[in-house]
Amino acid sequence: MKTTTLRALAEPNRLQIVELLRGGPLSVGEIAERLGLRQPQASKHLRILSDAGVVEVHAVANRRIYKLRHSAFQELDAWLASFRRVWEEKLDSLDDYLEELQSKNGNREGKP
Amino acid sequence: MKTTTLRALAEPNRLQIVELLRGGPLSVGEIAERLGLRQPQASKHLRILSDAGVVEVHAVANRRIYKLRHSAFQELDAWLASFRRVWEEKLDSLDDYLEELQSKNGNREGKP
DNA sequence: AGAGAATATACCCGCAAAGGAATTTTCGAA
DNA sequence: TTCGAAAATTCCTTTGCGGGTATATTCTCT
Repeated sequence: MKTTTLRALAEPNRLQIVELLRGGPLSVGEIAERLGLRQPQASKHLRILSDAGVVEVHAVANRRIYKLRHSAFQELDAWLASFRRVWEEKLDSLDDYLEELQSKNGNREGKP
Repeated sequence: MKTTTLRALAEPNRLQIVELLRGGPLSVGEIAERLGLRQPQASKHLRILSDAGVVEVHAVANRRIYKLRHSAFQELDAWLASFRRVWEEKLDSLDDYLEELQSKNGNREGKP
């Protein structure tokens, strides 16, 4: 998992942009207006999202239309999926950890 | 979606901690050692992960055992799931956006 | 009670990242 | 080719965050 994607999503305004784009592609101006951002900040955030591969741009005349990139979310999803194993196989059992600890220490622990 | 969870995961060391804990619960010392972190940094990162609800602690004698929290990942998963609709319903079509634009402008655009 | 572990906190420093304002670039239309 | 929109980039300032080191806290065992 790349932390760039997560970093990009971890900023409130950027997360809002992503949520907004769920409804479909939008231009920079529309995004800025709907979120109460100033145009430069909107552009900057979009740049970061773009660099992280979360969104992609299409130039249409004067406008730049931004939309979500499927693959970014697929990757996130794949990563999350790899955690299901943890719960399914109960890899997070505290008791197991303690037993493991026991066997490691063995007799040791009270200086021989 | 809360940005606190994402922020917590967006830092390389913390993400590594999470990856590490996939294998099961670990104490602070073990985490620090395996990742080449100094104990205070490990503790700080764990604090942040804990505050974000990504991990949980259990005190065992002198040690603090950290493990992943199922629900944090469930929430992430649920949020991601809400994006599937975007692709399934092709809400990201650029053409649709342009048509929408057309109808909005209608006749207007070249000052009447 | 005292010593020594494992861990958490506090304090300081440097830097990266976010906001604001101004400026530049790009494109379409007249 | 000039004008005016839409958007990107630049520069500046501030602040939050991560690393480093030292110190406090907590627990165990003797």
